[in-house]
Amino acid sequence: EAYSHGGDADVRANPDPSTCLGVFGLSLYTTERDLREVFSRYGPLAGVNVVYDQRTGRSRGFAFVYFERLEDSKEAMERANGMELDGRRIRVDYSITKRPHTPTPGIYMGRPTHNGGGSGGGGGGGGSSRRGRDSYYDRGYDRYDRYEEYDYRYSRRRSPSPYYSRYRSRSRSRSYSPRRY
DNA sequence: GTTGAGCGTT
Repeated sequence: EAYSHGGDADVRANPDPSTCLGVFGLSLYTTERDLREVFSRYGPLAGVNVVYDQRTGRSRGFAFVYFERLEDSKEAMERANGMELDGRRIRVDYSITKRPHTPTPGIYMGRPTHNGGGSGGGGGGGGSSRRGRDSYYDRGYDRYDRYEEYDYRYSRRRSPSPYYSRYRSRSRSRSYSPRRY
């Protein structure tokens, strides 16, 4: 039985080819520079984005790499997938999302506080002035508001010293293993 | 070297 039941699990399993690659399983210490170093071997990049935790400011272990040309992106996907980078086997796939979320756009954009109840449930829409809002940016936007159930109990008592003079001096500049295929 | 899983609101 193949995955023929549709749904977005399908999209996650088989994302369409795109110049935007998602890179997952990264080490916390892999920087955009490192990624640039690796992925630029397959072609010119349009950008690299490591996703950082909003509170801690550290990497969340995944990133997005934008290529300028689709064929380079394809090659990078093929070759860099499974590659070891900073001690981690990274996974590279076409991204299913293209951009970060829109920050506070001024329109509602939240989940409906109640659905089902009434008829004509459009009430909460709030009459946004623009209808044609970026339709294709919305892929997978629902369901990710779960990230709010993070561990907020970190900041209980001790406040972490802002002077974490932790020198990350270690020359980990090229700790990935360059492979020749 | 705090880590998973993991698709983004610096």
